[in-house]
Amino acid sequence: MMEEGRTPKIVDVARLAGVSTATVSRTLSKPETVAQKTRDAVLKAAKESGYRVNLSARSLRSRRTGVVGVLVPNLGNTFFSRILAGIESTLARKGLSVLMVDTMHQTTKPEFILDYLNDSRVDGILSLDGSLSPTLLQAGQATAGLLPTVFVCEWHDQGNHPSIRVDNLQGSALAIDHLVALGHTKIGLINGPLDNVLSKARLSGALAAIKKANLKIDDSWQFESDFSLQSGVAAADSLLTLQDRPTALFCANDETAIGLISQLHRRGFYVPKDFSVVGFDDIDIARHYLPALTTIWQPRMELGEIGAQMLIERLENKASHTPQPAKVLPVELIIRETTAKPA
Amino acid sequence: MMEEGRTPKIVDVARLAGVSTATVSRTLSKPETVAQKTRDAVLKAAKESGYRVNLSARSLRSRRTGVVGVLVPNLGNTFFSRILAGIESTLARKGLSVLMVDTMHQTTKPEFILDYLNDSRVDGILSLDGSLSPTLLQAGQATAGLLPTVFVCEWHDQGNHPSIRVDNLQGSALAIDHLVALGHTKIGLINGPLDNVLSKARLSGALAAIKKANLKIDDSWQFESDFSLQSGVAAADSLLTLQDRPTALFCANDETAIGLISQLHRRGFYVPKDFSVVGFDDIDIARHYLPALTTIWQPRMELGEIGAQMLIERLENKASHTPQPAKVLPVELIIRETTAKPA
DNA sequence: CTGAAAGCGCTTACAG
DNA sequence: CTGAAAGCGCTTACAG
Repeated sequence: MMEEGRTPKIVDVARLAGVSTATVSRTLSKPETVAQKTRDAVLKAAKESGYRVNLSARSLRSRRTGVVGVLVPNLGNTFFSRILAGIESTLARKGLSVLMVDTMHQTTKPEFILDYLNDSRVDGILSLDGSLSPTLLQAGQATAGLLPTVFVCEWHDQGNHPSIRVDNLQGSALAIDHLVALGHTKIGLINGPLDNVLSKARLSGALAAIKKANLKIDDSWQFESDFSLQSGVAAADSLLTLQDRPTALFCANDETAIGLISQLHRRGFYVPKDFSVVGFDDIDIARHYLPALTTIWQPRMELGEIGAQMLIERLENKASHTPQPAKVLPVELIIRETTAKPA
Repeated sequence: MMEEGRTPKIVDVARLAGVSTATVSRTLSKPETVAQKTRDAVLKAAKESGYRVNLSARSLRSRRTGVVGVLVPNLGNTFFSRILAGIESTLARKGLSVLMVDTMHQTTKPEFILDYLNDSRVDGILSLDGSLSPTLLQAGQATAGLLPTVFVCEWHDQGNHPSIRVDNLQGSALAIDHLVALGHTKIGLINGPLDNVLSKARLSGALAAIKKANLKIDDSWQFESDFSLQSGVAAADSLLTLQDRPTALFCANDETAIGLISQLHRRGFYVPKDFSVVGFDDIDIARHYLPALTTIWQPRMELGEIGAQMLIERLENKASHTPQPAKVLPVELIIRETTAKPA
């Protein structure tokens, strides 16, 4: 047995098992390179002594942390949680763990996040935040190398980082086509922040679909939001200011849509009677809202799983720099109760 | 300048600044122990060379990781996000960072989580999951020491871990008293999982308040949930099965309440006309739900901040084992639209 | 206030 | 299949 209060280290296990520290190390990391008998003895000794590897020592020596940084714009948005589940389970299967960084919090500054990750904390990055790419690239040139990065959901136009995302243009088209099919001719948009790639893609998809339907969209029918409930509320107030109002609204995401519907209701306007509303994401609560939200569903679990898989491949083939193409997954329109024919 | 592709290390900075590695190290960790002039030279050299500390090396040598493990039962529940913000900002001020562990995912097994954290990954733990305490304690005895742990929101009855939480009994009392004041005499409960400390506290608080009001609660008026939207839906179906129904329901949390209301509505029963409903937590969407949810508000940011502060104190005073008492914060009843007089 | 030197606990070519 | 030995990049008493 160990003395009281002393954490066993690899040399203690080695002594107990009657082998060298090298053999203990191999048994733990590459068991297949060790004879069955030796392996059993080592594992027994490790268990008996309550040995736990010191990851700092391992990382220092092996130059690998076994950790992937996951950059999330807003942990408060439930949209991300299933993506994270997909990421986590896929990485766990390879013995990798997740360092979650909320890019909103974490002292907020991109440089801070970058410095933080560059302190040899992670082997690679999964970013759900497209705005961080330029900074990452810059750092990659300033220091020795660039952390392998894969974008999930969001992406960045510059640079050639691999990414997995959804067909946002298709999503917008499905939403607009649905409203058009219902007979709406005056369709407004609650856009996301205009510096966000998702917002831009969804906006241009929507404008294209509106044009294709031979409809016009008045400039005053477009409102800016920041994906939050509160900005949906603000959009409702702006909307009601108008004399000539659209009869249907396509929103940047579900939270905006819910804020919008809620405020319209408080101001005496009802959905879908007075306005039809379509969201985007299909967050868990969408189907439980009253009225239940018509929205665009994304394969969230899959986005996370595939993103993680792409990063794993990059980490394992450091040599081959074959740029992985951007993968694009289809979305689905989920028709519920917030859309109807115009009054 | 460095050669291409080589990460600068402390010895490079030392050479560039014309000092020893010890001085560089001190400048970075304890600047006040270094002469102004030296400090400036070192910082300049560090900046010029693009030096980034290798945290594995630092941790290995200093036996501190600078990381706090935060155990969250369910990242998908928005209730946690503001608590996490409070935790993160408080820890960041002390140069500590957060390793977030979703105790639902992360291969789910408590032993796995424990082993994971014990691999010298963290200096201490903030647990929002009360169920993990026994396991942590056990491990503390098996290995050299116990990771300093503070419980936030949830806690564990055994053991004497410091904790910061809300007065759940008071919350229940406020909810029940409100329903009683409205004239309800038949009050039902959608309880959380009965092995959860929060559920137990809220349940016993509710039962006490019902008793104090000289009311009876029929056994059939109690339903079990798991804090999820879906379990609220199931509770609604069970409720409607009854001949003799309560006229008001107090729910374990807001998600359950929303699931309940949504399903009642689909079955043709309206809130608050047919049933009054009170939630718990005041998640962001509560005020935007239709009808807006009457619920119990918790000081979430504060819970996170104080919890982090308590852990910081434990980490800084390793010697003094003065057990910090459990701190309890008050809650507030937020009356919105889901409660009314019985029909 | 600063430097020389030891050592944190591992992994990994290398040799056998 | 296994072991001896070097070394990853830091920090920290210790001495001056």
